[in-house]
Amino acid sequence: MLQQSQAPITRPITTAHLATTMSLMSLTAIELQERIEAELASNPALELGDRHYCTSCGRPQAEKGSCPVCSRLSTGSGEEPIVFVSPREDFYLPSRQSTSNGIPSDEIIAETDDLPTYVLRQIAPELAPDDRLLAAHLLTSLDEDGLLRVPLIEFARYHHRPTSHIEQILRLIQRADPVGVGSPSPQGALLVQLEVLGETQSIPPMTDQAIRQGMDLLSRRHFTELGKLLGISTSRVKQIARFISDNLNPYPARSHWGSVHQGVEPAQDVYHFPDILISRLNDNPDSSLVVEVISPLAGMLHLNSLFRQSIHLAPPDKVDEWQNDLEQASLLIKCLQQRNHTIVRLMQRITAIQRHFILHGDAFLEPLTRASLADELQVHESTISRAVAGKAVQLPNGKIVPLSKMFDRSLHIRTELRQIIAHECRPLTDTEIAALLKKKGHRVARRTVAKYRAKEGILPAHLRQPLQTAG
DNA sequence: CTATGGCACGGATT
DNA sequence: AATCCGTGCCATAG
Repeated sequence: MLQQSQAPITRPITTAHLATTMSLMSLTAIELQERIEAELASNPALELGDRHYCTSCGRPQAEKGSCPVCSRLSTGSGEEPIVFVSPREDFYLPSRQSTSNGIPSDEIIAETDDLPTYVLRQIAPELAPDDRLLAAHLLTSLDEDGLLRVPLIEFARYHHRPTSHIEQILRLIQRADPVGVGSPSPQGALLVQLEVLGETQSIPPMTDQAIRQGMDLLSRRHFTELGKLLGISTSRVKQIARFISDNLNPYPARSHWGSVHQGVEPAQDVYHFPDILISRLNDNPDSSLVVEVISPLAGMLHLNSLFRQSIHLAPPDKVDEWQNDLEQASLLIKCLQQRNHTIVRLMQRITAIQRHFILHGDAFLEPLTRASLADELQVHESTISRAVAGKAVQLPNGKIVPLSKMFDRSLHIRTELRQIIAHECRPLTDTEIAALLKKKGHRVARRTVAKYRAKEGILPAHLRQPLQTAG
């Protein structure tokens, strides 16, 4: 309501308008940047203006005027989140690392102890300064398991380097201390570890093939089937599985693989660069949340006024084309604004509703559906779907999670489940867990408990506290 | 016999 | 219209 009257954006919606907005809506920050750059390259009516900076904090801004963060510094508390479009492009790097010469030398790195810096310290000597920045980029994109689930092509595009170059660096990373870090999947991590291990000790035959061809069977412990696939006996397979769980770790960032883990396909939860950053304005418990909707080049796009003025000078056969370029350009700008505006409104609601989740973690996730938000915001459900799909948000604690996590219907139950199992004295069966959950007010079937366990990577009861191991 | 995973169906969600 | 998720039934492993 507010926004409709104040926004210069609302005008009779044409089908082109609608189509463009829709297509922009589903793009991630990086895709958006590519899209805009392509348009800039092909459309002379579009012009890239100067970037605006906040005069007090220096933060790049989408609009001239006082920075939304600075202007709230004094009053920055309460439930109301500060949501705005931010054109910053250094979002993928911890701010400390962005010096002009790439990654600063070891003194600075040595300060912290997190995984990225730990690995970087090991491999930095072997890298050219430029490559250190790239390596840092790769390392900061690891997920919590130490896997790199971002397609390499994204880095290649971003740094304008061939993928082979990225692979070369990645290879160094993978062979550094938590061996296998930076692999694209648990499977990849195992293979790297196997390779490194093989250089110093002997490994059971067929282990490599078992991992390559039968990873999912392996993780589901379907040893008989796997044996058939590989043409070896079940006991051999068990031997291999034993070797793997003793010596290898599919999640390099975790210390040991206590859980033989989710049978789900790898492809689904790909981590992207964050499209949205959420941080706290200050350290007060009731601090406002600062939400930056990343939109590359926001506020820098204009219609090229020279082009516009000279349209009447166009050669007769080009008039239509030039006119078209102008319309195209103005359409893009308007739709971009509309897209960002919608996402801002969306995030405003989401961060208000999920404030506790954002600050305090999974257990505090509120049940939330896209449909209800669509209703509140007076937009089509599909708009919300598109706006949420494929995007990632960086939480105040630095974790990057898919935006769709905010809509997870079962997460809070799954965290309950994890707690129950963490506190159990004796392995509880699924049926018992279901009963416990019911007491806590979560009505779920026994079968569903099993699914949740799988999703959380928790072993079945009889394998959790094994009194003895077979084999 | 019990606990669990696979498969498949139906309802909800996107 | 397509997809995801919870659930019931049945086969299988221990």
